[in-house]
Amino acid sequence: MSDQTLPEKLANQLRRDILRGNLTPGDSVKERTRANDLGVSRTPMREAIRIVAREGLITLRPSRSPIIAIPDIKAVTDDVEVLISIEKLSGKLACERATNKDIDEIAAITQHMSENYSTMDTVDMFEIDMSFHSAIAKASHNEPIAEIHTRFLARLWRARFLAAVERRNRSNMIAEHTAILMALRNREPLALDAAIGKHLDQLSRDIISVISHERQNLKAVTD
Amino acid sequence: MSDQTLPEKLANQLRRDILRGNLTPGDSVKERTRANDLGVSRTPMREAIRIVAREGLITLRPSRSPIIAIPDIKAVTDDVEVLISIEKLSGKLACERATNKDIDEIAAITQHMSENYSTMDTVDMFEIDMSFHSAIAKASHNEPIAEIHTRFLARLWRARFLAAVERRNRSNMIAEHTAILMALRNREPLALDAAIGKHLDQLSRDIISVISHERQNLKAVTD
DNA sequence: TGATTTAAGATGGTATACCATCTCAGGAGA
DNA sequence: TCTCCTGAGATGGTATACCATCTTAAATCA
Repeated sequence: MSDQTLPEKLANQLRRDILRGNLTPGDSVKERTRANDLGVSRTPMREAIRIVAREGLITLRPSRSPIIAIPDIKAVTDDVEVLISIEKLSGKLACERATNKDIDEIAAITQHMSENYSTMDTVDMFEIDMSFHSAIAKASHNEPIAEIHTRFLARLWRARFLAAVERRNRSNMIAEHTAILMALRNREPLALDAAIGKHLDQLSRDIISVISHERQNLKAVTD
Repeated sequence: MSDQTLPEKLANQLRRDILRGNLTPGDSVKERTRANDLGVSRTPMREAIRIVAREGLITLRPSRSPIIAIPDIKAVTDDVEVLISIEKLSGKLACERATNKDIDEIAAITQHMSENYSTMDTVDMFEIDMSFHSAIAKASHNEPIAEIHTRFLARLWRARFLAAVERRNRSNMIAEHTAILMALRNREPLALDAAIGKHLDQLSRDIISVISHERQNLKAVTD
């Protein structure tokens, strides 16, 4: 498991700290301090910060401490727009190229989700949801697409997580996933496009609502 | 002009060296050597290499020298697929959101190109072509899209350059650009989609042809 | 002669030291 | 008391030193 480089491990840890809320938007990330705390030197920590920064979770400022990115509504909207487009594209390609094995995997994820959704913890549920979407991107058999998809999913991780906590009607989500799976299994690009659109438009609304609330609160605090 | 950081400057230089052919696929990039040559230390050079690597122009290998990426046909095909999709998406968005100023800029680029194409050097021509496509991506008014677009344009820079050198019928290209401009000016998403598709499909064919030839040659040499 | 071992050099990975700049508190002057 | 200056500490940027690993070629042994 240690084929991961040190900077990548540090980046993962940093990412998780952000997504789990240990570090919140606006907090500064001091490479020296954080490196000391984790018992490594500044060099790999520096690189880790760059990695996370290019994903959009951290904002670099010239000659100042990087800070946890404060999502503004336009940025989130733009990100969602890209995510939807990429996922529709991978859906289209997956209709042509997905192997039966790919589809079986997606089906397994869906089933696992539907069987356990009532008892499952939010974070676990969330990670399974993520793997569902990633599996579709992978089924496009286009590496760069899967890569971009992963990146935007990560960017939106926190917003999606906050949205998921709010949302109560998980059964809805499972129905939408099932619709996506069916369209893909039947290899119907148009139906798949529609199903993905429906699912992500809902997500889009949820995310925007959560982010706008958060920004209001942040503003209220700093006044 | 010096608002660019040192690593970014080094990355630009490195990128140009690759794209201009001073460094060819398979060559190793030794951070120590190159840093010495340019009179900087390893730290910023290291970061520069990472920047270019994430664009896909350089391949990192654990505990070994990074090498200039050797494009394989599948990778290039995948990249082109993404580029086409992104550019069509930005076209669609641009139809809704582009300001008249955006469109005037694109028109100016097109005109400049059509007026000077007979006398212009290949590299200059090429950079103008690039700015044409970037301008469309910017007109989408979606920052992440423009960013991805730039990244994939850069990834394909070298292949596109090689293709452009081969290609003789530049007038064709200008006609295609004009068609794109017209569709955008009239804000006709479908026409724009078709025009972009036509233009980039041609590019796709050219690139694939050039790359497959290059790989044959590389193989012949290393045998 | 050929295969295998080993040691030296090259090279990326990491740690540390130094430098430039930015922040901010404390004091001097009006 | 308020403002502005100054300087010290904090922090990112860069350089350098040290370490681990990989490549290589030479040397030794079968």
